Amino acid sequence: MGERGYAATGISAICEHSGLPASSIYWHFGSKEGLLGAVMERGARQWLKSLQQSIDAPNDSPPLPALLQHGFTSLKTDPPEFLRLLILLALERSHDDHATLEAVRSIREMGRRAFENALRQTFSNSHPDLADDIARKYSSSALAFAEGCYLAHQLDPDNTDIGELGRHLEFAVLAMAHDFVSSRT
Amino acid sequence: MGERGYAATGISAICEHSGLPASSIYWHFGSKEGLLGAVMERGARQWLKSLQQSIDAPNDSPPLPALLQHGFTSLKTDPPEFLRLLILLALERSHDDHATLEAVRSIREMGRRAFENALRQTFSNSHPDLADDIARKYSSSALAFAEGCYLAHQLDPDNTDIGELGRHLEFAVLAMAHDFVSSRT
Amino acid sequence: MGERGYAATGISAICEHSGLPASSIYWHFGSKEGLLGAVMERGARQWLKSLQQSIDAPNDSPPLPALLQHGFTSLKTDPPEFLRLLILLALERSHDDHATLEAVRSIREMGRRAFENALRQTFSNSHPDLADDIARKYSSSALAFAEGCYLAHQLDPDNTDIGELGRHLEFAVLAMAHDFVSSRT
Amino acid sequence: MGERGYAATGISAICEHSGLPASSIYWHFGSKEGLLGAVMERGARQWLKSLQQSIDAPNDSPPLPALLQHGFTSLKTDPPEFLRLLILLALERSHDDHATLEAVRSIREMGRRAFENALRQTFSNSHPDLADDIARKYSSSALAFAEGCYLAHQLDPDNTDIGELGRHLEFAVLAMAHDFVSSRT
DNA sequence: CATGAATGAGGCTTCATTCAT
DNA sequence: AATGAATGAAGCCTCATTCAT
Repeated sequence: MGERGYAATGISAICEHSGLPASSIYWHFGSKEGLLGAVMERGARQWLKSLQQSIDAPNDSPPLPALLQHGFTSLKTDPPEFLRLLILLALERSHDDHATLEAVRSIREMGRRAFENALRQTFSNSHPDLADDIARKYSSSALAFAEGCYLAHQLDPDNTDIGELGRHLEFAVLAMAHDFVSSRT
Repeated sequence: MGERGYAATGISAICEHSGLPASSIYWHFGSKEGLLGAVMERGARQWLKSLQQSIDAPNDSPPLPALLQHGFTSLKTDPPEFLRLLILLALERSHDDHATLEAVRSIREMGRRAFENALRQTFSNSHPDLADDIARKYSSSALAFAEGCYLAHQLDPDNTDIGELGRHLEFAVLAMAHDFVSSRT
Repeated sequence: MGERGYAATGISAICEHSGLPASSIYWHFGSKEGLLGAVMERGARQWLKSLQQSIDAPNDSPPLPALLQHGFTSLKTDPPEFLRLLILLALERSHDDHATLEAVRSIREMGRRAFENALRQTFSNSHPDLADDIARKYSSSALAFAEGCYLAHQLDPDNTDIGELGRHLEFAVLAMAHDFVSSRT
Repeated sequence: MGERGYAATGISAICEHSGLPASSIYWHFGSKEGLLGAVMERGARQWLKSLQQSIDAPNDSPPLPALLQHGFTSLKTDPPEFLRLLILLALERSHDDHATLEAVRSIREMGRRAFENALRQTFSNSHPDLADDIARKYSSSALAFAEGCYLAHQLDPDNTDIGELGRHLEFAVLAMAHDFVSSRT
């Protein structure tokens, strides 16, 4: 489903890949949507866990570069198929899929908060009074830009230099934050 | 197709919306993929043309803000359904076809070139010797960030301030460019 | 139609081969069946004419060998696609195709008469009183055997020695005739 | 399929005759061609088996007459629809498939071998040294003639005396064989 | 006489799902 | 917990045919 989209992935294809007959899949998951839900839940749990681990890990580098480096590196080593599926589902508006949209929103919010924390920590020492404002103000844009980098990597992997995108993203976010600092000083 | 994805959009649904019988659609487009190709080409041509026109038009604002303003405004007034389709197709990896991927690549290249031109014009007066380098170096990132803004708008329209994203994007790109200028001076 | 059968030959295929649009074909022949009728009529006329010519031609060899030689040679040099179509149509019992069955019957009758004449001429000198009986008695079997040779040639051209089949057929028919003569003498 | 030809026989027609829904047929046979293959194989196996049984059965008449008698009788009592299908398929040259042609060839080879065996047994006592040569030399022609008889019966049942054709065929084959014996003695 | 466009009916096949075992 | 068999609905597409130009 992560490779072809929900509609284009037939139960029979899943059977061929898993070796199980369709009836077994239905015994386990109840329906095609049930299977999707299970896959999504497992994918989300795994991905978020790995993300949290790497964030919690003791880290020498500054928070924002650390976050970006981890995120962008994982795109190459352990591509989160789950993310692809999530975006696909959100874009495939089956116009009645409240649950999926809610999941997308909450996961994006987690991502945004990761940027928020990274930004706050980055400026908590140098500008303790502005750190909160900076974090709140630019986290959404940072997330959006990061998603753009991910998307570019998906759309045209051969012509996308994901490393440079990451460096540009880091510089851009910090530049915006510094500009904010200047404007308030 | 732009709303539900390629696979999930049946010919019969298209017939109901268009009022034409399926056989007429097949006479015109040959196949479901043919229809997709035609839709993509027309959508891309129209959107890019309108974008170009608004940039070429006698304009008070500088090129990059003009490009961003028009692009991001059109997301609200005349949402380019074809863009969503483009992303969906690229993520739906049923591409034994290869033609679709090629279309995606060429359309993205057009978008990148729009940013390249805007950047070059922006710096052609102040730094004629660096304008080309700037345009080449940052156009890809600018495109990627812009796609991220679009994606954010698609994934969670209610919590996405597209106007602010645009302003941040403009600032970010210019900041990177100015940094490049400083490093070369 | 002679290659694929009536049902398997679409109007569109005929259009591609002829370069004409379907509507032109309908202007000329009225319907798919009309086209079939025209093709059959022309094919029958041509094939029968060529057969008649070769029979009428002054001929040194005895009548039966001459008939067989001409018929079997034409299978290789000028394969009567028309015959294929005729047999196909007769076997494809569209269960309401009186005209086709009638055509088959009349053409087979012509073939049988060719054998009848050849046999009569063969024995008209040596056994003038029995020639008619021989001709009448064995012409049907001769035709059936000959059709079998044709069919074998169609079913498995590579493993079918059409020349030998012809020689065997000639011998077989003459052997039956001679046996008949013996039994009456 | 045996009545109308492969292309003219729709899956829906088969459904009506069998009472099964189309999807069940596809579960069993995979495709229309798969169904064809199964039908052909079963038809051929049954018919040839019954033929072989009646030949192997303790039999008063000599082998060749037994073969012919049983074969030609079965044309009337238990008409082998699969034979008509076989011929139709061979004449319908849609054979990019190649598998069908191979089936045709192997089934004809079985038939030829039946004649070969019958001929060998017929002459194994009287001319043990020539029986093999005779069997090899005339089996193909015997098969071809027999097919012609079958075809004649199909094309024009009313005017075809299948019994007489069988007697003539038997005499013809034996006459050729005896001629061969004479020439070698 | 030619042609581009159109169309309802039906083509073969796959879909997601169920059920008895 | 597994599986072979079954099925109505729907999938994409081609059919033979018509008609205005």
